Amino acid sequence: MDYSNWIDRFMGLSQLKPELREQLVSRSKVVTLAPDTVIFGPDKTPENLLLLLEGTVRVQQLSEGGREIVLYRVNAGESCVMTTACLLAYDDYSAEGIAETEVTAAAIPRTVFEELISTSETFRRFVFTAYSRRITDLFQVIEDIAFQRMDIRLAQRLLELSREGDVIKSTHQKMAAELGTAREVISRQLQEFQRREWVAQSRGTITLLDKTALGQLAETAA
Amino acid sequence: MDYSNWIDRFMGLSQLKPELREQLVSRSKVVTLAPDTVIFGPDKTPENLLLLLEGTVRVQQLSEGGREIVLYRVNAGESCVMTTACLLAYDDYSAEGIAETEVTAAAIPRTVFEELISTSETFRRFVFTAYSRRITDLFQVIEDIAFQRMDIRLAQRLLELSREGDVIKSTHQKMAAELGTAREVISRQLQEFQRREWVAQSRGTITLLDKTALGQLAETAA
DNA sequence: TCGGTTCGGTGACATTGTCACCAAACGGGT
DNA sequence: ACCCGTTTGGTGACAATGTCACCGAACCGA
Repeated sequence: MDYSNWIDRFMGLSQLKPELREQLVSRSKVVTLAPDTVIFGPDKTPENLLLLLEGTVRVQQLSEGGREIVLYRVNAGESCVMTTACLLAYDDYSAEGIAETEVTAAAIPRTVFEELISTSETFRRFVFTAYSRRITDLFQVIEDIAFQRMDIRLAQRLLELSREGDVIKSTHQKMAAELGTAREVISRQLQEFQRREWVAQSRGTITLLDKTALGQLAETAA
Repeated sequence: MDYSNWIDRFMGLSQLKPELREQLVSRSKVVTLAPDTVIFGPDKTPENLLLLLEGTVRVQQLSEGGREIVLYRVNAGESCVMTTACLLAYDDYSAEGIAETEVTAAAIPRTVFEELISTSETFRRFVFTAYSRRITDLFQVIEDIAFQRMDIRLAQRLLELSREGDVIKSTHQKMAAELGTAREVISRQLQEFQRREWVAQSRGTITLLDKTALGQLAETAA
């Protein structure tokens, strides 16, 4: 795969002036990360800003009691704002970012990042837009957790996780971490979905049989 | 009150070069907002970045079902990042920011904001730090909503809201909106606190009688 | 094949959310 | 002062979700 023109994959950067594009490409490098690589976390500060070209990064919150909840995912074509945050503010986070698949990303060193931020209106807008989009995403997450029924949230998440194909490789425990609930709750909900023949289950996999029905339930949100 | 040197109230800006300080002070203006002023919201885009000098801004999420949840508060000495987000990214938010008290703030026009961002490393760091602090705040909010018991969250919030004095002017309905729960839940919890003589209640007010005990409960979080 | 580990199922119970009410307190108008 | 509509808070029944303790089946490496 040729990533020499990776900038074109980012809508917000297409307007970047030619000389800055060249700067950005020449002074950053394309890296590949194995699945399950920890990109940032309580004990790991990243040294580069990552712009994702392929794969997805899962950002999740770890709580004291060992519980987890998935906050959001960074997809190809997006920047991982938490790496920005880590680069700029020296706080410690209880959240961590993990490569969910193999990840290909443009890694931008801090110095280049700072330089572009000060030079380019376009780049600045790109970064700030990513930030505010994340914040509004988080607002939505909060609303869902606080007010949405679990069956609806589960149906939504199942559909999201089955973008390609109808089979989800995940355990009940992991689905519970997706939604910040307990495994038992997921088991019961999935049993109910199974009873209605919307899904089929086997150890470690969930197969969606009736996406339409799940979609209707998910739409009940409105 | 003399606000001519308001910049000194912001830690992150104290390093700002003298000529930029002057720029910032001369090209922004100090405004006063009445309590309950809507600063930003679904139908209201602010035209200035606000740096709070006095008072607090409450940022809350409105859901379809008319339910509310307080996301965070912006206090004196902090910047309201959502106004930044509104200035830079043209999304529509379901969250709104409301002056909870009378608010005095330095209002920085977009042009000045953009100029300073491109000019000053210090100012950039100030803004980014505010952003990432908000994001980590939201992570904490999510963790609390998802995993924390209601009585603990209520005790924590009561203590937060009683910084000055032991009397909180708030209805059960408003406390429910603070924590994103139902009024009945708050009523029952407060009755329990009352039974233990930790609080006293009368219509529209909650008086904290035993902050120590409430604090101990709140600390159970760890 | 054995034995440990992971995965999912289950029932009992606690906590929280929802619904449908009700009564007391308050506030404004007369 | 009184009336009346509104706000505030209380209550019980029930549904949904979270917690706990336990179990057996499936899986996996030795």
